[in-house]
Amino acid sequence: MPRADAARNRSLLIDAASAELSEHGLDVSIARIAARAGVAKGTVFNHFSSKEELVSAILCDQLDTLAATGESLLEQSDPGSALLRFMTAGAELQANDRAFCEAATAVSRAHPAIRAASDRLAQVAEALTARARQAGVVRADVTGHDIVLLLNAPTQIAAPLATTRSDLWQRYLRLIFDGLRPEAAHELPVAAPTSEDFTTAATR
Amino acid sequence: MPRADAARNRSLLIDAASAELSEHGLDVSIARIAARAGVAKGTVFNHFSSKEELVSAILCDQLDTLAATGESLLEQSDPGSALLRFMTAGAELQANDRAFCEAATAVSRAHPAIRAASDRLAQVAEALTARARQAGVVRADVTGHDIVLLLNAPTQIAAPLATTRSDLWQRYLRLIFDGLRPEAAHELPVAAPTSEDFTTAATR
DNA sequence: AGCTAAGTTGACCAACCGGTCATGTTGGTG
DNA sequence: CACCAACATGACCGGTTGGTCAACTTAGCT
Repeated sequence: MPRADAARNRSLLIDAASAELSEHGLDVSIARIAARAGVAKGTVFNHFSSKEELVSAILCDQLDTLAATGESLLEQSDPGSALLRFMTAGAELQANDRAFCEAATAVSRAHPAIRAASDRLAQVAEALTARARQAGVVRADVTGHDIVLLLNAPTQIAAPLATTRSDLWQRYLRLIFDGLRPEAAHELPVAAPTSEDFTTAATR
Repeated sequence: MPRADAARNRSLLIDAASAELSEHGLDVSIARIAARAGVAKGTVFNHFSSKEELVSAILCDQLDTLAATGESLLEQSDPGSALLRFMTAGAELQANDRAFCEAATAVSRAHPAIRAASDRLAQVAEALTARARQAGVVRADVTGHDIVLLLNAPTQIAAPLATTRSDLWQRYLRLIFDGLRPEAAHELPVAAPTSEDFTTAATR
């Protein structure tokens, strides 16, 4: 059981790191985060053994939240709109969070907690996709792994204009979603990624 | 007229920087580049007044090459396949070049030479899109600016698995291209970006 | 109240960065 | 061959980073 002030400082740190990361991206300095939390730099390393550990903790939280959102969407009656809402939630998360945006590409999937959260996310994405596929609103050759990879896309596409057109990502989300529909489907030249692809990419 | 060894060193530097940037991304150190070129660090700043200048020079080159590719594709008879080839060329460039990939999002469009190259790229993209739109192979509400923004997408989407599945970007390029077709088109919630959006985003 | 372990602190460290500059070297010209 | 300007060089600078640690403070139990 931690001491009272330690618990409070830890919570302050997580809040500060979360805010600072989302505003300034993955390479904010530890000093900045500590200052925002109102503690000394040493305290940060007292709670998290390294910067990576701190970043992972916050990233993990957000992945879990997204997975939970997806799970609740599984109970919705319309499979197509459920999938669209899931993808919207994923894109929105990144639209408001620079670090999450960069992390999607860069951060090590090697960290075990992140691996776990990613797996949970992959499962719910597959479930949502399967329902939509069965309902005929999504083409047959698209899998849950595709959806996970596509979560980043709208924000990344709109990123160069994010400062002036903050809602532009919605346009590209819908454009991509239209590409998922069966009506315009043409054969894809490369097979969908497998679970093994993800795990071997992680261990490298 | 430069001295003989100066010209040779400059060329060595450009080669080294190009290779190092494409392998390790935008934040390779100048020291690394200099070492690869076999010259001292000071020599780098003798040829380029700052790191930004060096990176811009190389980026500019690649943007120009891509624009030239697009212009030659304007002479092709099939507008749809011309557009697809253009987007393939853009995605391929990034699949082999980490710096170009990051630059698409991050680098200052403030640099005048890059602005010029971007404008040229925007023009050819608009021309290719207009032809494809008119031929009915691309939906009416998609513009050349959309295409420019979408050039990054396939590689970014496939980035997490790039080490194990180096050709995966092709899958997402085709998926996005299917979203551009009229058959599956649903109304888009946000208007396409304008030229002003790009210029105001650049000056900020 | 008093004691101890848990926690906080900020000075400190080594490594690295982009960039500068006095010094030495060398290509090209007459 | 001699000479000078163009160029190469690497030690050096100020700044920043993630991370450490001995000294101090304090929460919480008896």
